[in-house]
Amino acid sequence: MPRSFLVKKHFNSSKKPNYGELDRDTHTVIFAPYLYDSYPVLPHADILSSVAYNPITVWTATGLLPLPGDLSPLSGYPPSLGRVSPPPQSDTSSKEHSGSESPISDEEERLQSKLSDPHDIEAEKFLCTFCNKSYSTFSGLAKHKQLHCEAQSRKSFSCKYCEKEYVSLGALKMHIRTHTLPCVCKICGKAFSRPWLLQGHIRTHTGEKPFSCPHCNRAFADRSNLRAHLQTHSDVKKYQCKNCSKTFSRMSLLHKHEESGCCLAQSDGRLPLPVYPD
DNA sequence: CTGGGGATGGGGCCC
DNA sequence: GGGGCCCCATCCCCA
Repeated sequence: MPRSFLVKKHFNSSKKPNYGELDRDTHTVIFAPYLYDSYPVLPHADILSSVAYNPITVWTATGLLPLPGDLSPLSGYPPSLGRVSPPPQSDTSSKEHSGSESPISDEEERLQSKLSDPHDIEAEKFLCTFCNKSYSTFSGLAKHKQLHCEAQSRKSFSCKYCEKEYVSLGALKMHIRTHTLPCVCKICGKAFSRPWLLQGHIRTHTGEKPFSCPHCNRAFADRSNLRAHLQTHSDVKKYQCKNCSKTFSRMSLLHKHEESGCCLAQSDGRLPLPVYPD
């Protein structure tokens, strides 16, 4: 298992994916692993450790196989992609709000009981365009849309291997590559999620170092490592300790510095902002 | 303990 | 939509 594979920590990251948007809807997500049981599980190559992901299932040389229904978003999906579950029925949708302190649960229940009456023509006055659920009052429909239906319509595409969600199918496919690891090194068999990661890895075999330092004769196989190296030539390092103003070339060094006790007074867990020299 | 190199990860952006 | 690339982050190892 790669070191940081699937364990990326965003808590201290200055460049976090915007999961906040997704997290808001987390309470409506239903993870049902059994949904995936029907998909083929291929034996994984030896290149992955025993704890690596065995269910490498849907990746081919040309990319992902046509998405099964479980990869479709929970809602707000193109109709051709199918869905995880049928549209919320009137009885279940009201139950989703019941049991909570939601102020609309009672009203929805009352509306549902009205809706269940086929003779109550008033109940079909206001129709939700998302789920075709009808309401007798505009306010009932508005509350439904605000608290239930439209919230789900913003739902994203859920990964079947983990709990991550994405707002686009493309982003989800990209993420799934981190599970399927379709790019395999022909030399050592190590697998990577993207071709350029494999390219970088191959350089460790060939010794190629295309990134040269303009200040010294060192060269690097990876641009990021060159960038980190360039910091060693700078008098003013990029990352500064808020407590002692000492600067560091890397965030990790600043972290080590903090953990060593300099910044114990800073107990809120927040990182000092990196200092970017002009 | 500190600083630095090496390797690798993921999301975002652009074409 | 996919590939390539950029950028940032992290971990391990070593001097």
